[in-house]
Amino acid sequence: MAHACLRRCARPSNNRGVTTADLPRRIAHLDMDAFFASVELLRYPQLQGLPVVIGGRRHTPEDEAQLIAQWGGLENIPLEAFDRLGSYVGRGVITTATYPARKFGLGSAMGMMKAARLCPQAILLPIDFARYRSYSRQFKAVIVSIAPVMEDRGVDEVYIDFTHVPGGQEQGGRVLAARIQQAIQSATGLSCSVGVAPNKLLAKMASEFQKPQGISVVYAEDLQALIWPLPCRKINGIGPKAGAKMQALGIETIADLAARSLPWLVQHFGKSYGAWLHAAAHGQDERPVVTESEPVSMSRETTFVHDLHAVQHKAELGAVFTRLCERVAEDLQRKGYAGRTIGIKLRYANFKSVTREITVEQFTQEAVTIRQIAGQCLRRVPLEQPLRLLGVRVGGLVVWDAAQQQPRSAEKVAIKRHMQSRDLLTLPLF
DNA sequence: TCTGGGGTCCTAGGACCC
DNA sequence: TCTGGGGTCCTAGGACCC
Repeated sequence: MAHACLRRCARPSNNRGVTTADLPRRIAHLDMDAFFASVELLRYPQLQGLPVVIGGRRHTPEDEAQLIAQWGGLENIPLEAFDRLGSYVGRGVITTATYPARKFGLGSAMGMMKAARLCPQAILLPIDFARYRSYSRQFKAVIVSIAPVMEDRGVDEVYIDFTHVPGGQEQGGRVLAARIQQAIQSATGLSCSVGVAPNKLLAKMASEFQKPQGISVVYAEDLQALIWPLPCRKINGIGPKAGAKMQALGIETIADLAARSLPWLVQHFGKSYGAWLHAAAHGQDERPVVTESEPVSMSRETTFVHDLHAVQHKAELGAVFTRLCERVAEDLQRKGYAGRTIGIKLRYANFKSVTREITVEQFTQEAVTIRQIAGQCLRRVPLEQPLRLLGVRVGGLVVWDAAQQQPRSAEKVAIKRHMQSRDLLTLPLF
């Protein structure tokens, strides 16, 4: 049954037969609840129910070994022994806050110094990306084993196409959502929230309706009652700038946005963004759930503990720069990519950023080459002001065959064709 | 309230070609 | 010599997301 259904779906969309392929589209958005902090709570059960934030510098394995030796296990560390947000000095932002911490107004991306003023007693834990990535792989494996069409949206979020999954239509997707939620809970001990709707746009909003551990189901008919009253900023794709502009134009809610005509929106927000806003406000979104994609660029960047000056701190800056190039090269090699657009980013003490990039003929994944071209970029940028951040980026990526020193077949063909057409065209010049 | 690190996509102008 | 329209690539900046 399911097989027959999939085959019918594979037909071109203009072939509209009366088949099971006409099932209503049900798309889920699943969002882990306070992901990083929740992973840490599995290790420190004594922090359950307390305000906890993740941020600051990483523990070294030696630090952790010492803690375990001192207390006979992480779970035995007494509350008095934990770092408190109020005693934190330095820069940076909070990555995640537990729900008790959110009651104090703390949240992701908030500056640590501000958070420390709001809730000095909050416990501060260092970040451990490797651990979160491992949990991320686990919960995604659970999802794929139940519903195979999943789109990765980062470490703690996915979209899932429920449409053709057995049971995916029951109660609009609520039954399947609950099953996935429970499977993740029993496999990892972590909770998540799910929204199910006719498309990604609405599913994303729905997953936020009841956090934590919520399931929210939205149908097309619910648009006016459930979506329109929300502030525009709840739409994924309307950020701080567009939100402020809307406010200045007297648009507060999604209903306000939906009340504006398409030409009006295009006039104020441009052809592409205006048209998208119009569709979004009416709950329209045809984007498919994309299960695979290739990276476009890879980068590494770092914010210095103290601002650095190009002249006074030349040696230090040079060492950091080289290290960033090496790290990008490691990433490229480990993942099997090479690129030919090398760029740098730097941010001055006043937070203004500039970028420079150079596209070269040869693809590379070598630190020395990257360092050399990135160095040329750096020379084209003013360096009078002190710097707070330096970054290195490699773009224009292809899947790289390290043994053959060339892109793998599909890319190779495309590039060859391109080069040939160029050669032929330039031939008469010689 | 002084703002991390990793990404994607869009815009816009200029170069260069047909 | 001037005019034009379309297409692709490159570069810089910026908005946005997790």
